[in-house]
Amino acid sequence: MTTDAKHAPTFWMPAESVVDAPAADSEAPRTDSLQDLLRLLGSTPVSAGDDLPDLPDLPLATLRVRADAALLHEGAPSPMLYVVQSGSFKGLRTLEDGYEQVLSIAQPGELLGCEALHGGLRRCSVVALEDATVYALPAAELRALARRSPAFTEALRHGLSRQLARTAEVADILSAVASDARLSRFILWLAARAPLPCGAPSRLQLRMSRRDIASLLGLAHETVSRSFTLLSEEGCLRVHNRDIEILDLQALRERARNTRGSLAEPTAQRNPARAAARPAMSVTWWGSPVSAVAA
Amino acid sequence: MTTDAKHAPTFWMPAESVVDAPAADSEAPRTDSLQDLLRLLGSTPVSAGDDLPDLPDLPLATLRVRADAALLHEGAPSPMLYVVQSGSFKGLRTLEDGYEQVLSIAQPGELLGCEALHGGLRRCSVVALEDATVYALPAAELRALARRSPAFTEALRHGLSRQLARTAEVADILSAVASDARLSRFILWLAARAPLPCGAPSRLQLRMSRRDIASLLGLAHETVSRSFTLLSEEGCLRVHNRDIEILDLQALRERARNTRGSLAEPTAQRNPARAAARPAMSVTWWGSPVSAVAA
DNA sequence: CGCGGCATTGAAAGGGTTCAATTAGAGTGG
DNA sequence: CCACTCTAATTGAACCCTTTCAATGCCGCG
Repeated sequence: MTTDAKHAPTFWMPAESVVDAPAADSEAPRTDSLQDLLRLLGSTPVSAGDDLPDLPDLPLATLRVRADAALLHEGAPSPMLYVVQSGSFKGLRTLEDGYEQVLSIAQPGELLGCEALHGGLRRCSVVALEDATVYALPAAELRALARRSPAFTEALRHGLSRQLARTAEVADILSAVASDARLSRFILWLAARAPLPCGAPSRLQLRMSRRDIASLLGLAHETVSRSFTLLSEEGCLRVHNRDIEILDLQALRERARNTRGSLAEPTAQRNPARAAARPAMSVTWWGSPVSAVAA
Repeated sequence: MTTDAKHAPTFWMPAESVVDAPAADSEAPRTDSLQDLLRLLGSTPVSAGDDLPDLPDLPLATLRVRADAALLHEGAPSPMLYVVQSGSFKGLRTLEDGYEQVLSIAQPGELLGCEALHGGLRRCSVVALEDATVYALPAAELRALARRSPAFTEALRHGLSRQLARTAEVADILSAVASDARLSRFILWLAARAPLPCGAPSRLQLRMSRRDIASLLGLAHETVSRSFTLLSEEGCLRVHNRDIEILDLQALRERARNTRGSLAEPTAQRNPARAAARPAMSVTWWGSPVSAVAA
């Protein structure tokens, strides 16, 4: 996917001089950028050879964000929607006592700052975990784009929907009880959406500190460390600081499956009598069939 | 908002005979249903008197779901998008060992089954916590509607964006460490989006069991019970089974604020040198300004 | 009246947190 | 180039909270 995995050598320059930089480290010159954005947003590859005739020629900005730099600030108004092109981010909230609560991790293809779409304030700050690039879409232009291009509207809807699913996955991870189960789920989750499907599978580079992981998983960072060593001793992974290698995927999945076990039995119907008495659902139709207009 | 808070007296009938039922318990006859849907989706009230001239007269289905009935099934394909009109739902996943992992709570205005928008399978089952009604939007018709009505497209975008924000809030709740802090956040969260802004404020009717709450919060149900009694003894709440009364909002907020405290100090810049050396961000523009087409 | 689910409460055990000390790595400056 | 420093990461030990197991009221329903 993103071929700039090793973009370390490239230099970061002031805005004016970067304009032609992407050509150097990517096979996607400027004309592809909008297509690329749509590809990131929608899983449907816009049918390959499609030229997207309805796509207007609106300006499309790419933003480069340095590691540890903040892209969004909690509580600020939100004029922009961002789509991660490369790199990764963490979403966090800084509490009164100064504790940094990490709430999410964003990777290529994910949407940042969706509050822009309904005019809310940013719910959390977003900080780059490594040098990264994002597409920046001003809310106003976005509306204009959507009005002119059905393909874009569709892609945006796809993107939002997928982002919703991804966001819900965090709850999945946190629902594990044991610390090693949480960590296992987190690793599997990262591995599943890591931007290197080919190359060295089962290899993973964490971009965040133990503290960040701990915060996201709701654990003490010492516990995360201990869980890592536990998973190492079990032969599930090999861990060298932030470099992870998955040795036994099955075992790791097994650990992740660890649940608050067998508390709830099949749980028979609560109100079988009422259930039998009336149907579970019923439908009412509005609209076209009934053309009568009420007073 | 939803004026059918006390819809208990109304009888539930088979589909055919329900067609005219809504007129009985609501001031919104059929012509308002689409407006009502838009109001639920977007926070913008579609500028009050606006007649939405671009809204086509497509069929719009209202579904009535009985308490404990499943609206969606985990793993099933997803042809429909639902918008909660009244009542509430829980989203859950049934694990191999039979444990019911509750992952979300949906209340009026929330979207259910957004997987329909990107063709994914349902990630969790959705069960009504009480008698409820939803708008049902087939994915195909939804696309058609969007293509014909900018207002609808806009509203849908709003709805999705807000749903995204709401989903992220679950992580907020779970990020609390102490059990009573989690419960406090949950109560506050429910109270904030309870469908009775007027009437008896600070009053709250839980529609779910302790077990469900415990599952969502990642606690044992006994712990939830204990936390409830703790909050009672502290004078924060009065608890009678599933009827909650908030006595001391301030104290409750205080409890909710309880965090894994003061571990992280201000955390000075990590690489002040590098930070100074190059700008945090830089922008590249694509599109209209540059009309040259690359080879 | 007894059964089943829900909710509460008690007591013991386990796992995670906390405090504290140590090691390792990266960047700095002599 | 190496010592110095700061931070990240690991490990150890004691405490505490949550879990778990168990028993008891409570209510609706057969």
